[in-house]
Amino acid sequence: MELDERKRKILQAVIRNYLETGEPVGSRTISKYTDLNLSSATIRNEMADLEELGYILQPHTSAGRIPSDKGYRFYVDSMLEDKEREVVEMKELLLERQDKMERLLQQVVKVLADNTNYATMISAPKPQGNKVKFVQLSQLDDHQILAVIVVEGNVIRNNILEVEERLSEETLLKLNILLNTHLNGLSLNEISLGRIAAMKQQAGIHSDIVGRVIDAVAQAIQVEEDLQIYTSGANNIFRYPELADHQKASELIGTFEEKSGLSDLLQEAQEDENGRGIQVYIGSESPVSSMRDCSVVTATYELEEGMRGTIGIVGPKRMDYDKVINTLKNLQNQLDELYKGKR
Amino acid sequence: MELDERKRKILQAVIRNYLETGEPVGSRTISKYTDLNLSSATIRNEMADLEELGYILQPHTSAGRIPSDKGYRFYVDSMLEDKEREVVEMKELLLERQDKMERLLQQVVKVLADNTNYATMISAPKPQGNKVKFVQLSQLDDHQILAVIVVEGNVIRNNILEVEERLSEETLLKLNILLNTHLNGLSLNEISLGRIAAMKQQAGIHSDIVGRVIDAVAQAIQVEEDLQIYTSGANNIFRYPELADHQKASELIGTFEEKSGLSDLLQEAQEDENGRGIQVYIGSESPVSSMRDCSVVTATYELEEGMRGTIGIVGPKRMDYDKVINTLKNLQNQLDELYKGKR
DNA sequence: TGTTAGCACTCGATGTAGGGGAGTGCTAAC
DNA sequence: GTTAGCACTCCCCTACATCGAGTGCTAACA
Repeated sequence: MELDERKRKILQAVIRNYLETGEPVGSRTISKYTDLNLSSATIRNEMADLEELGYILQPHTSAGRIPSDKGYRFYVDSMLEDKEREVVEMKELLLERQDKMERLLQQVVKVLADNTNYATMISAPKPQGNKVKFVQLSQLDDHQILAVIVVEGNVIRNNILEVEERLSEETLLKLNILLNTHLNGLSLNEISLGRIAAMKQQAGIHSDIVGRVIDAVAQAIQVEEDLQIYTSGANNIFRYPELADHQKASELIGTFEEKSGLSDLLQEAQEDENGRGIQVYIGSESPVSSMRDCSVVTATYELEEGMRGTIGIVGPKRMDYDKVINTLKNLQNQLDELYKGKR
Repeated sequence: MELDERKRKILQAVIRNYLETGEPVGSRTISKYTDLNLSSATIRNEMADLEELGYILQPHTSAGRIPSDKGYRFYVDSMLEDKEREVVEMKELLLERQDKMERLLQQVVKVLADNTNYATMISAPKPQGNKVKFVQLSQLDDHQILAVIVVEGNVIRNNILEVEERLSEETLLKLNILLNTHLNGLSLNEISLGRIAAMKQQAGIHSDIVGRVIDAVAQAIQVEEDLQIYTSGANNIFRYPELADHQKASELIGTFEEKSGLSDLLQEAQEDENGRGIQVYIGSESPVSSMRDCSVVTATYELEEGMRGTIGIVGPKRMDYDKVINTLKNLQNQLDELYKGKR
């Protein structure tokens, strides 16, 4: 059964009211607040229908109604449709330009958390290519060689290798040329055992060093796999009583500190991404079990060519979806500007 | 007034009992538990004295006694004296060797949190010298130069510089020699403006690149100033009701997420360090206000020559000081082994 | 047929009273 | 100096009554 106009209005009114107050809303409240001019009794009948349809539910017999996950879903979907046409116009978030990526991301989540009063997270932009761009060995001191590995997207990894004795300048030069000619432009899958064997052969007595460099290269590419996550405002969850009891709070805080769960969530959001760049997970829709009483809104952003990351906002199911989505769109724009301004 | 032997025994018994149970302890309990063979009435008299002296206090008139900060301080101090002579013998913590420092530290706090059920943190080892060890420029592509800067203690920083056009091999070589001969072994204070001017002059038309590299060097040394902090088990605070109410929990979690407060605390602990390498801050002794209901135990460790960091454990004032201190000493030993095994 | 007023009912929240118990301080006797 | 005894205090738990918001149902109304 489809919702008729009146039911939709009532449902929206229930949800809006609940978003504001966090308390179950009764028929009398709706009767007064909406411009429907219906008595509370009529509203009650409609609400009984809406409950049967699964959009709202009663915490206990003689209480008002609160939205179910299905109800929230309806609300968010209809709101997103409106948003499509709407021009986002909001006060700017105060982002200062930062030279260090790390600082920038840390700042983004901080600003976002302060502005929304929810918990926020961001995954560092990740290059999709992951090809080796440049390798360089340098003698650090008598027993250490520094291996610098640059991956496409200018992700840089350093490794220090212990060696028995100092290598001569020319040996180092030869090894550098050898490594670069063989490895540049290759992705992890393209570095075959055959190629490695060939390189080792050419390296002669220094084949063990080549082996260790290749290990380092493999690690450099792979380490990037587990995304870096920055978070802020995890303690905002205490603002919302429905999330703040010990059990739930502990799980949530754990998830935020552990970060691996967040990583999965953000990655999935990025894959689910449906073009408009905004995703909403309500309650159990989220893959992270500790967030079953939360809603998560995510946005994908792009910083440099092909370097994509995801921002996430975690709050109670009764979060201010409107504001959150606007803020995220705004942020997407700003990060975009930042990218354009860079080149 | 000094505490006589009997008062000391009673005070210790009160504290031990309270550490175990978390409940105020009454005179009857002490009378039964200790080997003093005193009636509860006698104990009561002594406890009244102890309260007057400020070592214990009553939550309310007809309740047992709990230790005051002063009482805890007495307990910890006398325990530390005993520890001096005692050989630490504990089950090993399961630390696997890690090549990445970051992973190692993350693992340390995780293991520590799992073993103690308290919140843990660690500051990355920080070199005190901060001298430039090695600088290298490499051409990345037509418009980018990679500057690798290695600071003493093998802290590595990478910076990418944008340039107008590709430099020739020999120019690059010349610049590298120039930079290294002038900068190696110098600390931030020793890099004078005069020296910079001399270098720029020698660099000729590439003086701007030299300038930017020097900026990068300065940043590399300075960025290390704000220590890196890793934490784990912040949600353990929910295990202790006296820390778990919304207000306190929120502040504590915020401190753990923000990290700057922790940084100050660990830094101070490192400076306060009195030779035995263990520091205990009880309640308001800690410089961090959100920890006024906590105790913090810290230990300084040394990984490589002169690279020192600090580990911290945060729990309720009634934490198991004995176990925590033992665990930390144990960890210190293991990290020491790790260091020795490395060379 | 849809809407509304009226009413009995439900159930959580809040307040109050009372018993139980752990613990104390004081006094008097040993 | 130590101890037994005792009155007293105060928290905690339970039971019980009350209150009020909100419901579902029914009957009357337009």
